[in-house]
Amino acid sequence: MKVTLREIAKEAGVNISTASRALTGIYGVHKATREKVLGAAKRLNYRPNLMARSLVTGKSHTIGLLISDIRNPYFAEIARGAEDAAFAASFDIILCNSDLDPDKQFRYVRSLLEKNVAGILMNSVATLTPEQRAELANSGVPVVLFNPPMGKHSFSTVVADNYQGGRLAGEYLIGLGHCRLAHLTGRRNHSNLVERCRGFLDAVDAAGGLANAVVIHGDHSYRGGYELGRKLFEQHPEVTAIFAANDVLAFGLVQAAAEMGKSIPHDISLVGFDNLEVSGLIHPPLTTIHQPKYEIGQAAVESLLRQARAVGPRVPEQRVFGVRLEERASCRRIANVSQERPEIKAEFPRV
Amino acid sequence: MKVTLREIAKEAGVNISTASRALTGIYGVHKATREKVLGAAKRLNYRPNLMARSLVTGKSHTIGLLISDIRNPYFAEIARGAEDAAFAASFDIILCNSDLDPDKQFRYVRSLLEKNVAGILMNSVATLTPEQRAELANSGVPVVLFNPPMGKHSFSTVVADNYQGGRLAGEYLIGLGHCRLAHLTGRRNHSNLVERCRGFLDAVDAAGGLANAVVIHGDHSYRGGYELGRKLFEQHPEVTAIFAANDVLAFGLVQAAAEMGKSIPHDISLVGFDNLEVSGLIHPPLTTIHQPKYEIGQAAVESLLRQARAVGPRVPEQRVFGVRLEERASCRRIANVSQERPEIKAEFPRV
DNA sequence: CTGAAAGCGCTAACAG
DNA sequence: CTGTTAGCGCTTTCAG
Repeated sequence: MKVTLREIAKEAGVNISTASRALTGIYGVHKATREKVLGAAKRLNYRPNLMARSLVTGKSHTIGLLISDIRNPYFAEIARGAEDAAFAASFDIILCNSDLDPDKQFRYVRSLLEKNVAGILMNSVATLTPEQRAELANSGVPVVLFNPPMGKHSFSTVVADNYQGGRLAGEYLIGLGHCRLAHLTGRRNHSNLVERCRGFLDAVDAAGGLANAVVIHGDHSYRGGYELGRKLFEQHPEVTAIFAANDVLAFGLVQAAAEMGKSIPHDISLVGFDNLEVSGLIHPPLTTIHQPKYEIGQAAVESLLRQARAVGPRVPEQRVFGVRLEERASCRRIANVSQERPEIKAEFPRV
Repeated sequence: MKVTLREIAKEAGVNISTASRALTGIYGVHKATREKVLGAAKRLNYRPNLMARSLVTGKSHTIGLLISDIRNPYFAEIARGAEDAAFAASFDIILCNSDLDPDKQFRYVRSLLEKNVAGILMNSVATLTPEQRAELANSGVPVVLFNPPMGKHSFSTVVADNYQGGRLAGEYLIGLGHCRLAHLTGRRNHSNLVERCRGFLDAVDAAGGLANAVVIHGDHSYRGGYELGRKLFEQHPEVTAIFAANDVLAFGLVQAAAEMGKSIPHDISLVGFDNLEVSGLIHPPLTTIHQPKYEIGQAAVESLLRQARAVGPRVPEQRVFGVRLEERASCRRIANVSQERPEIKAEFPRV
């Protein structure tokens, strides 16, 4: 059933090493010989065994992609970008869904390392213990993160400008005349979200006493958005504008708002983050911070391959992609009745 | 940097084969010896080389997942189900996006075969040439399709009851009083879609002269739905009800309808297929045929593994999952003005 | 340009 | 229960 190189060599009447050279296209084999080998290979329907090749060369031509959940369109976009870049370089992608579960995540890391992957693309390294992180760092394979760990580290990162995105969202909402803001976000160890929060809060601070904001932490998922929404509407009825840490969370929030009779954008203005394809399709079309997800995935494997191919000590790369506010219909300008407030500046920065 | 089994054996003061047995947990090694080996392994931070192991055992513990595009939430769900089942069995998944491009698809198949995967999960085999199909069938690895090829074949398939879904959609729309129906669908070689169409048309036929339907083929994507929608509204203004072959196509249609001033459900009733998570979030919430995507992915790898483990000749499995109509707000009952028509039967089948 | 030979790191008989 | 010995299928020096 499976034909080996040795058989090809025999069939072609040459030595196995010659057959190898002919097939792998290495310089140093006579034209006629090569054709004989190629012919034999075709005739016998030869298919090289990549495991054997990898064993000797030490390169697997495989990349690990370890994310929370591929069902989140955000990750699906990243995965596609990564896969396309990998395909272009003849690398395969092993897909791993961790749900950010510490055990699962580390089990995957080990397994990928044992499979000798060329490198690992990871959502985040925050749930790993310091020892595990060290083990990963010392494993010798390049790691690219979509979520930079706080503090110093030796991993590469490819991210959107989260701080700027948060800031944009805050400034936009305040520019629309909102004073009572809320930010609904995920866990505190999620650095991308932390940055978004920081940017948002800086925007609020920059408005002086004119605006203030409450931030509530929960799960940055559809379900989490729903729960955070219900909580918010109950505990903070005064809020008129919300910045959701990501779009799926915003979707959940939309659901909660509908159930509690809050109209978006009439009662509540809402800004999301990610700009998923469906974000323009929901009701109302969601105003959100756009980040280039596909490009991030792509850039991540490019960075990974660059490092994998590099000789000498590995030098981590940091790359940041710009963001922009995609204005749709989930926000409205409000008259400012509750407080004194200067004119809303028309030239308010939007990009 | 990398420590091998041989070194562990030396460190533990035993033979390499004993070390191997101790580590792989095979029966036949003294407790004390095993602990010595385990200790040495831990101390030296040993990580087995799975490529080497695979080379000798012939099993890679890897499954290929070859789909159109992971960005389609339908496939993301399937992928997640597949990945979870694979993880439970300690298998990894290699993700491949083909865009249904014949070349890409076959390149992937070859590459997966060369990587010695335990089996391949494929969206469809329709774009392969008969020779390629034969090659795949003879490769010796089990293949599970999410899209059964027409005619006889030796592949396993795991699918939803597409015919029944189409039928349900048709009956529902007709039961609501619609007479001028349309079905917007994808390419003719996509068997799932063909079945949906057949079911739908059978429902229309079953209504006798009371209803008729036009079917338009295009691309079964968001963009395709948009284009099909514009075409339909122009060429067939009489249509009051549409069955879209899948939800993302329906989303595109919603977009087209909005642009052309058609209100859903007021002017147009719309039924989709898939029941994506976002389908309930768009405006209006989409009535659609639900199919268990996650379970399909899961069942596919289970079937795959069953076959991979089986001894003797491979026997393909066929599995069909039930569907149901998820009623939301994209359809409305209409008064039947244009034709004579009996009372709508209240007991009309909905499941 | 081609052949011979030595492994990559591991498992699997087969003895002992 | 443990050691010896062959390889899995391929690449890669090193001679010739």
